[in-house]
Amino acid sequence: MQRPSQINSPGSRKGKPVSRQVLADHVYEELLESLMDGRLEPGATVSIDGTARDLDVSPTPVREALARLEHTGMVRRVALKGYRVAPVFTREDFAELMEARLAIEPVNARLACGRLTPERLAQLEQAVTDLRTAPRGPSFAEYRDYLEADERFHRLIAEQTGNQFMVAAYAALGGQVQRFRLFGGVGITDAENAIAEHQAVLDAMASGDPETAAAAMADHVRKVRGRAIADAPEG
Amino acid sequence: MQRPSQINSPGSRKGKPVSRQVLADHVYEELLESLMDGRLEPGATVSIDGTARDLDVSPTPVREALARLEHTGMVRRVALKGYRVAPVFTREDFAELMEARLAIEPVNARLACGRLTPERLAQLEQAVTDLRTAPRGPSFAEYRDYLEADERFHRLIAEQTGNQFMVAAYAALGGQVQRFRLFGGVGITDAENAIAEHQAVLDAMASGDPETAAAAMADHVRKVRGRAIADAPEG
DNA sequence: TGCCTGCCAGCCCTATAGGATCTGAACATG
DNA sequence: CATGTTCAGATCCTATAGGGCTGGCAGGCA
Repeated sequence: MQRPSQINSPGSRKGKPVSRQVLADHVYEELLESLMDGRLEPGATVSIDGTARDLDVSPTPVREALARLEHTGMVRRVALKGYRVAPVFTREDFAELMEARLAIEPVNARLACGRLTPERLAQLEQAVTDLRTAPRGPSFAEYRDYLEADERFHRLIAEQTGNQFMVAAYAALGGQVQRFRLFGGVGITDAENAIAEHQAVLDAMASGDPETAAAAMADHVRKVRGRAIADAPEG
Repeated sequence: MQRPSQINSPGSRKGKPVSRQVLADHVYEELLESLMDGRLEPGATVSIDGTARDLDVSPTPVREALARLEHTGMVRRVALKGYRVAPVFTREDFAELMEARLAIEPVNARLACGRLTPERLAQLEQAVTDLRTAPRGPSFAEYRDYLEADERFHRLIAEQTGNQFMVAAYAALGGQVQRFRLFGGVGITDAENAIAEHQAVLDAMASGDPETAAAAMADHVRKVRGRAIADAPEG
């Protein structure tokens, strides 16, 4: 999840020149929010020229932003036909994602366990604290901080392995993690349980036993899967 | 690794209009070959305008091709500074890659084991056959078929899991797998052993026991690691 | 000799224009 | 009424031009 170094207030009027930064970053954020909130329905085409007109920029930065979004799986590109919003997660997609997380994240926890520095530990604790304090509303703008803290916790563990490829493998999943929140329209409903599980993972890693840390992470992922399936309205 | 549906002969002279396809695909292939052969040294800057002049196209398709290459890890982008060729593999990078493969590929073999169809089995056998017959020269053009068959074998197993995220996780590594061949300038020196190990993995999967298949895959990855470290000229 | 300053070429980034292609509807014809 | 054709609009794709910034180099000064 790449973010620009600075975001100026949304809702700004047209013609107002955006801050001196790469416009593609701005377009990326704008499209991401539209996708997360469901304003862009699955299957709808995302016109390059049309988006450029809406955001009052030229097609060039829109093209670059869409090229990045394609690698998150949120949009798909067909040559000479344009971009379309990818279909929503099904129950099967979600099960596959959890299966993959079960294969990768406990390994990350185990590898990271032996490399815990006080600095890194503090960052993990900060992430859990942010989880507790983040607002939880129905729109992406309201729960994005929560999601960001959640994602940051798991990514920090991946980075703590010191293995760039485990980070890359996790990132291949992480971009998709955000999407499943949408697949039933439910917001953040499992915050209390999830926070406790994150704390348990953190405690296990701090204790220094790799196997316990791996088990705690596996337990967390399984419980997330269980709760999400219970919450989902239908297939 | 996305490829255009058709590739016309490389080495074509300037001015020759490329086939009716998206130019970005062509630029992507051209840059990939330059990277794999080492014509673009690690750390060198890849100028957008300069590349456009060399290939006789405008900067726009070059920009899109580089955006795709960035996600393979071969080039890195710094905002407002341009693209640079990613640094070459060190011995530590290689160890990390093998550690990650050990975490992911045995799981793939286990998951794929229960879903073997005769058609898929035939594709795997074909990959091993191609490994035996592929030429093995020092330049990328000569050993690319060997590498392609190797990569195809492992990718087929990942796809056979039926889990799109395990495929994505493997792809996060797979794009890098090819590069490590470059890190000492050594060509294909372990073909006979590697072919036998691939055959062992295939046999284990055909027998239907998931744990045996996972063990065979883990054994293969470990032995690849051992041979490569023995071959490497230095750190 | 060493250091600072102004100039200049190159590059990234964005905007704009034009050609090529696809889609969809109106229209003519059997 | 069904079907093939034409035409207009939208869209993608590429090329070209210009603004703003960075980095190197020559020349002047202590």
